[in-house]
Amino acid sequence: MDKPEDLFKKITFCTEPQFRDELLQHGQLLKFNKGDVIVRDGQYVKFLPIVLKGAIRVFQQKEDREILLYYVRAEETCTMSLAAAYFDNQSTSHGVVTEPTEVLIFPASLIPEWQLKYPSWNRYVMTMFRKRYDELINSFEGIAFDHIDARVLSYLQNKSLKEDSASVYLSHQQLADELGTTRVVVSRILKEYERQNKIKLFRGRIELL
Amino acid sequence: MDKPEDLFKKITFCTEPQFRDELLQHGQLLKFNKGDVIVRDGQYVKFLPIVLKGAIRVFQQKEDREILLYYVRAEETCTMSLAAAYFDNQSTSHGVVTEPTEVLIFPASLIPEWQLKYPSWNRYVMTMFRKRYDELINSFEGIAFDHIDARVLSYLQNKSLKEDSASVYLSHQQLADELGTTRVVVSRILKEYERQNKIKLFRGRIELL
DNA sequence: TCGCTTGTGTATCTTTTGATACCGTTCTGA
DNA sequence: TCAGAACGGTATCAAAAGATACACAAGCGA
Repeated sequence: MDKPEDLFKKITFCTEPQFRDELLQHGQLLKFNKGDVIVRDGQYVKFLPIVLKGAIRVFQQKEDREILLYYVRAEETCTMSLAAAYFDNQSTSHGVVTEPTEVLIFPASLIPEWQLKYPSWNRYVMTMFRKRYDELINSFEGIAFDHIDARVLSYLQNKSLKEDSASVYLSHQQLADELGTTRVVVSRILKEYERQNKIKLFRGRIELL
Repeated sequence: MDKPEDLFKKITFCTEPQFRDELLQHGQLLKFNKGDVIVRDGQYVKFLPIVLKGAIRVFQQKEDREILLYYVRAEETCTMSLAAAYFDNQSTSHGVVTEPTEVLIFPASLIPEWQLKYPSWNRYVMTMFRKRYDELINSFEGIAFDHIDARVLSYLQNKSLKEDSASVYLSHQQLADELGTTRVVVSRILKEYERQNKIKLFRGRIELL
């Protein structure tokens, strides 16, 4: 791996010098393109990824429905993989890259060691577990208490905010998948919001006003 | 604390002798009754509980609704408290005892140390995080894909199975709270199941057939 | 350019669920 | 033993959301 100084601009959580050495020594840099599958349901997880750039969509699939668990973004790891790797279990979810993505992977066998050796790794793991759990509670709340129209709007606002763009590039179908509903419902709601002058609709793009 | 040999019949996960010593040294045994509040939203978590007997109901409260996160049962800990304690954050949930309960508590400040010292503690923490996350995914699935009638029935079947009893002692209101719906809806569904001869209803008790 | 795929708009119908109201029964404590 | 609380049954109404069907437009590859 070249340019370690660059790597540690992207992975800021590991502070111990020895930990950094180990990351450089055992880590391997991989690049993926949109649509690449990183983990599959049923697969054993022998390497744990930390995302440097891009995003991995992690979800479970039951029959024809899917549950979106989270996106793994820069400097984050996949807690499902982490847990599966730690216990040498098969993965119960899928991980699919949604945009050009760089990932640092390292052997799962190091996890238990690092837990004991590096406080910063420890803290990182706790942070990630906490974050994922909170995210899931949030989705849970949304689905339990909010009506879909509100969820559609706040999804769009969130995404627009994160991407720092007034336009969100998604088809109604993709939006429906994210929210666990159907295309027709989404189209209906979006049209209503357009009537209320809250958004403007284009093919494959939604502009927030 | 008296009778350490009894304690380690109940807490089997800690295997290192030194860890056991520390638990005995720093741990404190507390007893609670039904209705006692162990943690409250907004409170700092200075002690982490491990349940020896009984159950703690952990939930979040938003306006008039509540979200049931999980029950902490024998040999389990509360991951919400664990994370809050680790980061010295305020709790974002409530923990209420639902039956006579014994709890071993120890200072939150020990958690980061134990992470580094004891592999068995490490494993325990990972196990708990994993378990809670899976539980939440399950509830999520239920609420997202199953109709309430199915959720009512499977809740009853689960509970009956766990308690190894054909009868479940719950009022319709309690059942509604567990499932995040209203009493009327639960009554309606239960009556229908009774008509189908799947259950039999009594005051404060539901018998599975 | 033609035909196919993808994306979108919309109407109709049905089911599920929640809200509200009212009533009777059972239990419990003063 | 009496009043009030907790529990449970049920009817009526309305809202939310899914299912289905069809039409049309835009994009795309052969």
